[in-house]
Amino acid sequence: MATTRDSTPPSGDRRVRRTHAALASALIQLVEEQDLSRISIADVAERAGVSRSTFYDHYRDVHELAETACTAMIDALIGSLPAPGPDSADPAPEATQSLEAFFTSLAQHAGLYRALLGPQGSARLVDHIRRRLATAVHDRIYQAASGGDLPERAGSPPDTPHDVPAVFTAGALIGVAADWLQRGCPRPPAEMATLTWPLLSALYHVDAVTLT
Amino acid sequence: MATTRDSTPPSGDRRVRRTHAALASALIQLVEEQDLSRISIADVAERAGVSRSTFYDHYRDVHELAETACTAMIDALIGSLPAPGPDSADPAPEATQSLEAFFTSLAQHAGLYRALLGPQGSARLVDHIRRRLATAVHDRIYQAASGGDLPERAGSPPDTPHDVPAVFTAGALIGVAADWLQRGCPRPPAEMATLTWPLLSALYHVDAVTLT
DNA sequence: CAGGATTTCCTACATGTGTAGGGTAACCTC
DNA sequence: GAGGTTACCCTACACATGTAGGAAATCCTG
Repeated sequence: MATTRDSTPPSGDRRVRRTHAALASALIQLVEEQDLSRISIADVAERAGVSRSTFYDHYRDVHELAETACTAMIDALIGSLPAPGPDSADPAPEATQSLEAFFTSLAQHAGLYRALLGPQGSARLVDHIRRRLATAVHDRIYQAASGGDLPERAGSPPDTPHDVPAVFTAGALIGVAADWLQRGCPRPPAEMATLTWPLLSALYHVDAVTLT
Repeated sequence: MATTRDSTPPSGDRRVRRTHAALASALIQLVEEQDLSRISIADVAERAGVSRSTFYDHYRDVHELAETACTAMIDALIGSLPAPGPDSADPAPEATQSLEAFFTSLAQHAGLYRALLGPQGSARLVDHIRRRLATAVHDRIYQAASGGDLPERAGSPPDTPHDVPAVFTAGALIGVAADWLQRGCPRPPAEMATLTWPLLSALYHVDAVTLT
C-alpha cells in the first residue's frame, strides 16, 4: 500500500511523475470530450494506463486530480489578466488587449473550461480558482497602490488574506467566464473584452481610492 | 412506475406535495449538519420517511433536489439586495442597510449556505443561483435606467439575456458571499456591507452610464 | 550492482448509484 | 362511493466508489 500524499509536483520518484502526468493528461482529454460529472475514476485510470487503486494512491477523487492537473493552465490564464493602470487611463488599449487574450485563451479550450466551470463542473475547482484569482487580484491592487515591484509570490499561497474587493473581483470574472462559456461563446473575445473592461476598471478604481 | 417530472411546485396531487416537502425539509436539515457531498440519496430518503425509489421518481440526484428546495430562500435573499439608486447617492444609507440585511440572512443559515456554495457544494446550484441573481440584477439596472416600474417577472425565467454587467455583478456577489461564509463569517454583516457597497455601487454606476 | 524502500497492481468487500418492473394503496374525478 | 389514474414502495441488478491487504515490479541509495 502506498501512503504518499505529496503536494510537491516535482516528485523525486520517476514512477510518480509518470503516473501524475498520465492521469492529468487522461483527465484533460476526457474533460474535453464529456462533462466532468460523467467521468468515472475507472475511466481516467484506464485512459492513463494505470490501475484504479493507483489512482487512489495519489488522489482522493476526480476533483482533486482536476485541481492539480489544471493549476498550470489556470495560472497562465490568470497571468494574462490586465493589472490596474496608473489611475485614469480611460481608453486603456493595453488592458483591453490583455482581456481579449484572456477570453481567447478561454475559448481555445472552451470544452474543457465549460466542463469544469459549468453546472456539471466541480465546486472544488471553482473554489480553488477563485482563491488563486483573488490573491492575484489582491497582489496587483497592492502593487499598483504602492507603485513599485513586489516580491514574486511563490507557487501555492496557503494563506489567502480576507480581501473583500479581491474576492469580489475574482467572483465577477469567474461569473462572466462561466456564463460566456456556457452559452457557447456567442460574442467574439474582443467584444467581451470591451464589455468587461469598464467594469473591471471601475473595481480597480474603487480599490485604489479605498486603499489610500 | 411513476414517470412524473413536473416543474410546477403547486402540484395537484396531495401525495406529491407531501413528498416534495418532506424531501426538501430533510435535505435542508442534513445540509445544515454536514457537507453536501457526504449526503447520500438514501440518507435524504430515510430522513424524509420516503423510499429511495420514490426519490428517483421526482429528482435525478441530490443537486436537483437542492435546486428546487432552496429556490425560495435564494429568491428571498436576492430580493433583499439593494437596487441602483438615482445616480449619485453617495452615502446611500438605505443601500448599505439592505446589504447588511443580506449578509445577516446569509449568516443566519451559514451552515446551509456554506455547504451549498463552498468547495464541497454543488456547481449546479451555484450556476442556478448565478442565473437568478443575474436576471434580478439585469432587471434592476434596466428598471433604474428607464426610471419606472417594470412588469413583475414571474417565478422562473427560462430565458436569461446575455447581459455581461449583470453576470459580472452576480458572480462578484456570489464570490464575496462564498468566501465570507467559508471563513466562518469573521467580520460582522455591517462591515461586510460597508466594504461591499462601494464596489457594487461602482458597477451599478458603470451600467447606468453604458446603458444610455 | 545489491539493498531496502516505494510504487504499482491485484483481489476482495461493503456501500452508494441509477434503472427497471410490478404490486399496492392513495388520490382525483365523476 | 365507484372509477380509473397515479404515486409510492419493494425487489433486483449492473455499475461505481472507497478502502484494505499483500504480491510483484520499479526505483533511489550507497
